[in-house]
Amino acid sequence: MLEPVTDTEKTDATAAPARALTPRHRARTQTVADIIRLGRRHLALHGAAALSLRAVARDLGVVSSAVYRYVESRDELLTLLLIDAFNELGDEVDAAIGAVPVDDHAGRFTALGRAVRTWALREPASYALLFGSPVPGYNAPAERTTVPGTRVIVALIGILESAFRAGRLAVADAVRAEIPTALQADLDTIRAQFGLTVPEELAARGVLVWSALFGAVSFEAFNQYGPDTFSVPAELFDHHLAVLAGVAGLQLRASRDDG
Amino acid sequence: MLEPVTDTEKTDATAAPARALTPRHRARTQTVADIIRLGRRHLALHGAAALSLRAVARDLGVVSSAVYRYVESRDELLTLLLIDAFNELGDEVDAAIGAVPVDDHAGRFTALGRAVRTWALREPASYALLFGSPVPGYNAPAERTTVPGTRVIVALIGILESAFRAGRLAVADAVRAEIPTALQADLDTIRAQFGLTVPEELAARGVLVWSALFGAVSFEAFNQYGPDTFSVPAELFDHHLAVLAGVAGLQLRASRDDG
DNA sequence: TTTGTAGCGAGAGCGGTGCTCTCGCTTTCA
DNA sequence: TGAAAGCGAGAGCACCGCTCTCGCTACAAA
Repeated sequence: MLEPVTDTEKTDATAAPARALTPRHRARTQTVADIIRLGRRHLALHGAAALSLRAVARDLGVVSSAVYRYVESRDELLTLLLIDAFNELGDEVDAAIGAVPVDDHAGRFTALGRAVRTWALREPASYALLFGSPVPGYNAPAERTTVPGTRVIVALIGILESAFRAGRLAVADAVRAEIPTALQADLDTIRAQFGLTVPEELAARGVLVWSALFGAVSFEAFNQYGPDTFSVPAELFDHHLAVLAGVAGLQLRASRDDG
Repeated sequence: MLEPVTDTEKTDATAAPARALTPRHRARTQTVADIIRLGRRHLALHGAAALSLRAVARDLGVVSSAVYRYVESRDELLTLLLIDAFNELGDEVDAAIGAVPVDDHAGRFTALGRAVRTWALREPASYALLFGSPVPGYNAPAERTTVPGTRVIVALIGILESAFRAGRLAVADAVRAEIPTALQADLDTIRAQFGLTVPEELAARGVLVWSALFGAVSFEAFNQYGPDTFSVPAELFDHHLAVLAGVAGLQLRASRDDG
């Protein structure tokens, strides 16, 4: 069928060389890019469920059936936007983390959390697409979305693991909890998968902090707090981040935070 | 996906126990109840975005325009289902809390969390409707949804306040965080609104625990952990609950937990 | 240079959706 | 008893995703 983005496969099918793309090829990728761009705009303006392929076609100045030359279906377009959004979020998180010294683990954690929140509030429809209720009847193809979809948690794991290896990650005694056998086994699997040295207790904390972070962001992005409950929501979020850093076991002393 | 949900006849919940109603009135409320019941089934089976008024009409054995005699619009039906779901969740949470002694605050907190999770995993479409990405173009009328929509947080506040008054709520020093001025004012407003005596620090913790709880539930309900990551997800969730109880400041010693 | 083909856009069309309006019929109520 | 209100059916509008066919055009192999 149609494979809009992977040009390697198409050139392989006809001729081996990966050099000079034909003008038609170039026009095709450009059209796909335009469709994604217009789709992003519709997503941001009217939400995911209102994303209409016909409307994108109208904006593109083309009849609706024409866009099916480039995008297999509406779900395919949704997948493209999903990957696009995942990568944008991942890029911004990586950039935010990169702006903080590697040894300031708490600072990096704060930067990660703030970056997620900032992006979510700037692109609420995209955030809803990624972390809200799944669109019914649509399941994202795992082979294309898992890699970009795991960039935030991979970054978070990197921070926590790095802090642990630097001796700056320790569980607070006040909030210790038991870890039953099955959970221990699951956590061991994860630790092996990522080559982690953090003990199970801290790994479990990391999972909690991960979900709690997105819970806090979702509450803001989805307006769950109710209208006008917090005059400066960023302050509440920063407080949550500070507490969550403690929950994760991060030592806060080195994080001299500038406004 | 899920096994077909057994019909839970909750028609009596909407019937008003007034005196001599005309047969037409009785038939009307019965029809509305049927529409809600069929809407619930469609919601559970196919999700919120696939909820079609025409499909409900077909199931009702009636032409599509006829249901507009009873339900103003599709959004109106969505609102009815929203309130219905909020109340069902609230009922189950209240029942779960009520089964635990009043002085076992940590036990009540655990019961609340487990009740939310159980309901969310049993009714994922309803949970998505309440706590997932908002349906685009649809805003729930606040005057009809705020009261049932706040039952869980009200119950949580009740538990924490009761624990504080019993001297069994104290913030753990290890994870203390600053509370800036604006946030302090917002929290004071909330405390006055609910007649709370808990200090700001604990109130802020309560908000965090609230959003973190729903973050953990959402991660499971929306499958954010990825497939087959945790063999016994309930163990992970219980661990999170235990940590969150500590974060909230609940003293865990009295919570001798039975299976 | 010629020619077959692959890609393309337009258009018609299918079945679905939310929603509106009109038309008769029936129940209710003054 | 008669007016009014409620009701279901049906037609219809504009939109949706998606399919199919029809010519046209650019390209690449012969």
